[in-house]
Order: sequence, then structure tokens, then C-alpha cells
Amino acid sequence: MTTPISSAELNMSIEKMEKVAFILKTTAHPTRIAIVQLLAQHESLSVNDICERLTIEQSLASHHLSGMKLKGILSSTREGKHVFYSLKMREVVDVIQCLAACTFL
Amino acid sequence: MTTPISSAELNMSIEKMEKVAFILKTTAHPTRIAIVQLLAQHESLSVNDICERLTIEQSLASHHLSGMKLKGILSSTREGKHVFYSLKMREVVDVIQCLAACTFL
DNA sequence: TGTACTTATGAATAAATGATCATAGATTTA
DNA sequence: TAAATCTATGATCATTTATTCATAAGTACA
Repeated sequence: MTTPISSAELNMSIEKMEKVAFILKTTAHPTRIAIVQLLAQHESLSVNDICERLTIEQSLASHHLSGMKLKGILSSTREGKHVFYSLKMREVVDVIQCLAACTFL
Repeated sequence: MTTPISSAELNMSIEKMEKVAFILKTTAHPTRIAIVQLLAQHESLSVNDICERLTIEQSLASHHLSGMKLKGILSSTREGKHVFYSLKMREVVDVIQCLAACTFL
């Protein structure tokens, strides 16, 4: 299942490593993974939706969501009282699925 | 390029999310990403090899390496004075490559 | 055994992160 | 405008993480 990697692909600049690390770090949290999973199957959800589905506090959800938005993983649009978040960087879904598929985890 | 995900695959237990987060967190560091990249193309390298290639201090390398070993990403064998580390969880290479392939990064 | 070389470990410190609380801001509707 | 609802923000505290330094531990070989 492990994709063969060409040596060309493996050359990565320091800058790129920092960017990759940045995205990994932004994703590396159970709640944030749950948020990504939700948004992978829902196109967009309000903050309240997410709070209820994950049974977490509004403030905590908002902190996670705005952080992920700031870092480019999510986007948001306001519709009246509600703010709807959606996935912007869909690649993080693949990253999560890749590890989730590991049988040994 | 983004793989379509079946809804079945998206159902993930809290426990699994924690495990995935754990691996992501363990990988989410420029130096550790560099180490994974090195070991993706070298089968195994001694601590000194890694220090020199990445121009980092021995102690720092050792901390990163033993941490990644403890968390199941690397393995190591001693041969005389040297300790050789190698990739155990090769999936992390795919994870890194997945993000590295993002043109917007 | 003593020395050189390689790696590991623990302490200490600084910095980043996560959770909670209180409250502010935005929007709708009565 | 006032009240209700939804979301964002800032402060604070506890925890975790990253780095450095000093030194211990393992190995080979003179």
C-alpha cells in the first residue's frame, strides 16, 4: 500500500519542511481531526453544529476553528447569526486517512 | 489528486483520532520531517550521519530519534559503537509527501 | 586498564499549546 | 431599542514541547 517515492520527490527545502510541519501541527489534535472529518462529509457546518456533534464548548470550538482558518485549513462565511466553516485544504483529509488506514494503529 | 473518501472510511473512533493525532504530532517538526526524509532514502543511518547531514547537535538528534523510536516511527539497532536508525512506520513518508505535493505550500 | 569515540540521559529553561472563563461583538426579531 | 442567539476574543493557568548543557553509558582498541 506504501507508494514508491522517487528520489526527486524526496528533495525538500528547509522552507517546505517548515510549511509541512506547520500544517501537521495544526492538524495534530483529536478535536481538530474530528472537525476535519466532519467537514469532509458535510460541505459546511456552523460553529454550533460542530459544538453539538463533538460535545465541546462553544469557546473551545471557536478557538480551534479560527486557528485552523488562520492557518489556511478551513474557510468560513457568515450567514446571519451563523458562521459556517468548511474545508479549504482538502489534502489534510488524505493525510488523516492515510494514517487512519494503518492497521497497526 | 484528492482521493474521494467513502463515508464508511470517515467513521473514526475517538481512540483512533487520538492515535492519528499522536503520530501527526510526533512528525510535526521540521527536523523530524528531515529525519524521515533521510531515512526514506537511506535504509538506515547512524546518529552521527544524521547529525552531520542536518547540521544539528548530537544531543538534539538523539532526543528526536529516541522520541520517534519510542512512539513507533523509527527503529534502531546497535552495531559496535554506532546506533543505526531506520524507518519503521513508512506511512509517515506518504503523509509528508501528500502535503509536500500541495502546490500552494 | 585507559583513552577515544559514539550515543543516551537528565536537568534546566524558554516557548508554545490547550482548556476554561468571562465577556465582547454581531445579527435577528420582538 | 431591548432581548435573545450565535460567535469571537482576551486573560489566565496548567501542561507540553524544544533546546542546550553537562555528563553518564556503551563500545573498541591501544
